[in-house]
Amino acid sequence: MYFCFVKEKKIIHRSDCPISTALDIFGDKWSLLVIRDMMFKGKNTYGDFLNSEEKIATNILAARLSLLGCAGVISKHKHPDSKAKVLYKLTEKGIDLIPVLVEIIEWSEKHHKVHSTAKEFAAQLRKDKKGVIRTLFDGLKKS
Amino acid sequence: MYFCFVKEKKIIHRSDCPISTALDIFGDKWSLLVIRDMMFKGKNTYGDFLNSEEKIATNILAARLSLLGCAGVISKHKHPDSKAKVLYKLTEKGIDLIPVLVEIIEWSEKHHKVHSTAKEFAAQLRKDKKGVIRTLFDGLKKS
DNA sequence: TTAAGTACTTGCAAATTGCAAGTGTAAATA
DNA sequence: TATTTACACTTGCAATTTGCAAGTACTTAA
Repeated sequence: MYFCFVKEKKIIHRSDCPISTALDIFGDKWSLLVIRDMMFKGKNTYGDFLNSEEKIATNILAARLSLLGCAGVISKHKHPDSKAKVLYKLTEKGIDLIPVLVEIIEWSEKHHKVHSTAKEFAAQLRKDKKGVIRTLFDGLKKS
Repeated sequence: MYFCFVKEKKIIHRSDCPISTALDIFGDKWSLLVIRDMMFKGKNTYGDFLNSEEKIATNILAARLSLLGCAGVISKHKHPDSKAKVLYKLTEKGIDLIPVLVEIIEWSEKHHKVHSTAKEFAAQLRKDKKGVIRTLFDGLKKS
């Protein structure tokens, strides 16, 4: 059971290039952080996303959730705990972004200073990337 | 032989999360398109990038080239053909973005309408992703 | 010597972002 | 039952960024 995103913000695609099309959806400083929170941290409410380390503004978060919803990357659901809460979930299209996020993590870990959790995750990836990705897929699909 | 980017635009990292750090570098609608042009289309001058399908503005292009240079993703060189031209190249850090771009292409091809070249590329990936990536790496490293 | 090519910079209007403060509904508490 | 708190937003406004048009400076071709 899910309900639709009301503000049908038309996503303009600048060309039929796959990279350009992808950037038209998540080409900004915040969208992939929301997806990261859902994918790796089990976050799934507006309040969860607001509390992330990078401190997204409330209006920007609302705009990004709306756009990601229109793009079919996330969906809105009733929260089992409370009517006041909204549950956001990654759709299959959103779950399919796992390999993209994983490669970004690997690249960034190689070339920047990152927190220890990321270093450990990257070490896991070097051992068994396919396994790690499969586990992530399975965990998100069943939820 | 390469020369440095003058405008030392400090790149602010919002956290030590690898995703966030990466987005601080290329989290916008244009940077990855420039990298795409260098990676897949053999483009390497300011004019080349300007002529891309998505029509980036001249000032935005200059700003992005400068930022990518400061981040160590690209480098500036003397052009062999003309003193009027500047040759941009991907650094090793930039070349290492191949898997990220490849995964974005694969995701976008699966979920959107894209041009036929992208569809063919995605078909190649399904056959032999490792081989395709290795070929890309080799092609960029030797140039 | 003049015109065209190349890589930018500058000025300004329009759009987007970021902060602070609200709003409306639901749940918890006194 | 009344009141406060939690939650998911929206609104207003200043500051920043974008996008377009025009200009600048150096190089090359005619």
